[in-house]
Amino acid sequence: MSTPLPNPSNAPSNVTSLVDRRLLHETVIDQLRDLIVQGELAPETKLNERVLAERLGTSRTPLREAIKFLASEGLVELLPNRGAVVAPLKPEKMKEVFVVLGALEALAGDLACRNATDEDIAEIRALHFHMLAHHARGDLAQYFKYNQQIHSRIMDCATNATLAQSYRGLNAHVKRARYLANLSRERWDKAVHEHGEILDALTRRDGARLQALLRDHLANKLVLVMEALDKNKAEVAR
Amino acid sequence: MSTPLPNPSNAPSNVTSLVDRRLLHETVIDQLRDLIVQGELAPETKLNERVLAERLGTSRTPLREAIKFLASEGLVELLPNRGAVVAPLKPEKMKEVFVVLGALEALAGDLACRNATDEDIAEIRALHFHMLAHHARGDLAQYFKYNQQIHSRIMDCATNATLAQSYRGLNAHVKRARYLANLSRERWDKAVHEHGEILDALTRRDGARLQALLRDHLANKLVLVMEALDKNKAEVAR
DNA sequence: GGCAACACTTTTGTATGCAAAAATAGCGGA
DNA sequence: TCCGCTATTTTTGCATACAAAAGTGTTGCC
Repeated sequence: MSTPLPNPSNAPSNVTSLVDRRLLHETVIDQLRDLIVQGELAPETKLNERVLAERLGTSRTPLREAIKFLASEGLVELLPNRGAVVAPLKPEKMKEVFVVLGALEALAGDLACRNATDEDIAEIRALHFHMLAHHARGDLAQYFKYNQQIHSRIMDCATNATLAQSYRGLNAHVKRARYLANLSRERWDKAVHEHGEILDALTRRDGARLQALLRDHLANKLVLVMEALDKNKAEVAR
Repeated sequence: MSTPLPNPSNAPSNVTSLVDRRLLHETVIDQLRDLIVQGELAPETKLNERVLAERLGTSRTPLREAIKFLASEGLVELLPNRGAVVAPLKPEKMKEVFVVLGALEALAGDLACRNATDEDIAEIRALHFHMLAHHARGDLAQYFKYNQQIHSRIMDCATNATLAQSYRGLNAHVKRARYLANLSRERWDKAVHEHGEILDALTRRDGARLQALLRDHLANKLVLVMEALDKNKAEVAR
């Protein structure tokens, strides 16, 4: 009962007219990635092609192409002759990701200290204070948003697109864990304090120091995620 | 609990029976990646789906899935409504890749110093001497092979699959440049000497030293590749 | 002769069809 | 009742068909 209409231009109800230039399978990639990162598709969920295609309003072909793409990013796992599942959130995998991410962020910090303009740093400082505001207000979601933006900006300042791409790919895994990381106020305050030091090192363009800080920052975040994963596992078991 | 063997081990005559378990699009991914890395499909070559599918003995569907996969690895670039091309070998991109690769190899070296068994190191030493033999003989191809194996082993000793995967993805880009890097004897000797120091640091499990050595080793390699790229560009221009 | 519009060809992007593999349910026997 | 086997259904994997876009060549006009 699907409509094979070639979409008359007088029907803007269909969103595709706006996205016309974007290729369908690319939008599908983004949609699917979001579903996974936002946790709407939980880890280890089987990706039923027919159902998903219908949900995303497309056919199986672009969906399958999107799945292959995300498989390369590691967000989904391909099971020969059994389709694909959302990649599991294994603690062991998380540890691995954080180690690599630590090296990448450290590198980015070092490069940023050399390449960032004063305006770049000013903008990061502005984002930092926005973040502080949301922290003061206790708005975790907004805090996370600005937190991500700060790290993202530092990455941008490194001016290494290849580095940025690797970072994004791995960071997607971490973002997935975010929704289950219920931060204690104490931990949260500590993270905010670390961010203060990070900004400080960046301002002084102290690459070595910034590297160390970013690594520690990530290591602390790993602890949080691991606790959350363990707790989560315990809840599932119970 | 018995393994559901689909294939009586006494009948290996049909080759497909061995490959039976592999999915077609996965073999296509590997074939296509090889074609690109080996330089058989030169940078910026347009990937005509019909022609390529025929060449690889498949239809367009698995080929397109493979292209999407490799696009995520960065080996091909997608041009909306205009298909895909083999990713260009831009000097700027190479610099970026080497910087990231340097961080990843350094990390791997550090981890390897902690995690490698004595047997692991003995095996790497063995590979090292094989490499020396091929160097003495002037066999560049075999030299490269063992060279790669050594770096690959060090990566394995880090026992971080995520790290290894990121490494492989980026290393593929570097491998592409290899075929045009005509090594001077002097440079070659120097690289071999560096490998001696690398083995030494690994044996002493001196992580900090190994990190530095691997970074330098890569930096030198970058110089080679850049020279080759420039020379190549000059030849194309002429 | 040069340029633009148009028809035609080629190629890509998406949907659908079909066969094989896996999952599932139903049946029979111990 | 429980286990194992088989038939059925479902789902995946691949091929093909069709539509839209890009590319190409030709013709007509200035």
